[in-house]
Amino acid sequence: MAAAAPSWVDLTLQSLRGEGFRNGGARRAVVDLLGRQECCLTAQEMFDRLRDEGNPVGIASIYRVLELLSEKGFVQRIEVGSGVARYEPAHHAGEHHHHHLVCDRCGKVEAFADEELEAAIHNVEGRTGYRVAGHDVVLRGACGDCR
Amino acid sequence: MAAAAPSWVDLTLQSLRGEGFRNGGARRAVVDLLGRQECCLTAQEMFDRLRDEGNPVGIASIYRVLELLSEKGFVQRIEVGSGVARYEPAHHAGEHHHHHLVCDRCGKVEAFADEELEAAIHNVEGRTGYRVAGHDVVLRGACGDCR
DNA sequence: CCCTAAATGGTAGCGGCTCTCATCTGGCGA
DNA sequence: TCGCCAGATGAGAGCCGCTACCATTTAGGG
Ligand SMILES: [Mn+2]
Ligand SMILES: [Mn+2]
Ligand SMILES: [Zn+2]
Ligand SMILES: [Zn+2]
Repeated sequence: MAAAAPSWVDLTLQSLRGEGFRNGGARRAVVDLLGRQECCLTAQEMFDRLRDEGNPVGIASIYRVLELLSEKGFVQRIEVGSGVARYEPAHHAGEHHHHHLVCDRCGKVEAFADEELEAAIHNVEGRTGYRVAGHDVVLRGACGDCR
Repeated sequence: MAAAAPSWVDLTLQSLRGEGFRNGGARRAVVDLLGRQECCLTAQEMFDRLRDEGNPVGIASIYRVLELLSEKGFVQRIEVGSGVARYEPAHHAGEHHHHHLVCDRCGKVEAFADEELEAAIHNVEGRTGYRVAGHDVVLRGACGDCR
């Protein structure tokens, strides 16, 4: 059988190591937390969860880690219109890649995935003149509870 | 021949009038400015342009107008990742409807349109359980100048 | 014209995020 | 194994987009 694919957490930390970064406690904690999420978190949510888990990390370090991970393409930064950035592990393709549905009224964020949509986006990318690094799709509306 | 379709500016102001709103000078100035744009502007850009045109409008009024226009669906609020909201006339379908390409490096925002993408999004909307009111697509990457 | 509720604009305040700097530490070389 | 030090961390000040507040102005029906 093939060797198990490295987890996103291991891949991320090892890649950074390979580039000469040091991976102190704050970065390891944030990467580990992100690796346990299904969908996006805000920086403040990460701060609160890490504190509650007994592994507090400074908010400045959280933002710094997220900036580095964004730059290197390991996390996707998502804006859903509330003025707060959200972050999640980036899966450029494959089973985990998804987009977001946001309730205009209660702010709930849910995930969806669609292959036809991905194909259409891929077709557009080739015609833009940009070297396209990623994409976001946000559907806005009223969730089942709010409509 | 058919009567000319009312402009977005006239449609917007008349619809608000019909709902009992009063359309003072600030609101007329902001709607008029938006009606002259090809793509999205920030609130601060609107403040500066209106001042430069000799028709200054308070920044608070600009945000208030944009909030009302957003609520009523006359403008689309767009977040492209820089922490600043942008706004443009909403065209839910038809020749003016488009999405955005953002350069990660220099921040430039350009528009693109694609029918196949719109069709794919429409197909997704039906399966979500949400009453979907709108959607955003942002492609991120490096523009021709920056790559 | 007048009246009144809606609209406006200056400004204080809020909150997310960034910057600065003193301190700490991962991990390499001796 | 141990000391070194560049990179990492965290507390707190500061920045900036946006909102709240309230005194003043004004749209527009009567
Ligand atoms: Mn996608
Ligand atoms: Mn569209
Ligand atoms: Zn909801
Ligand atoms: Zn660029």
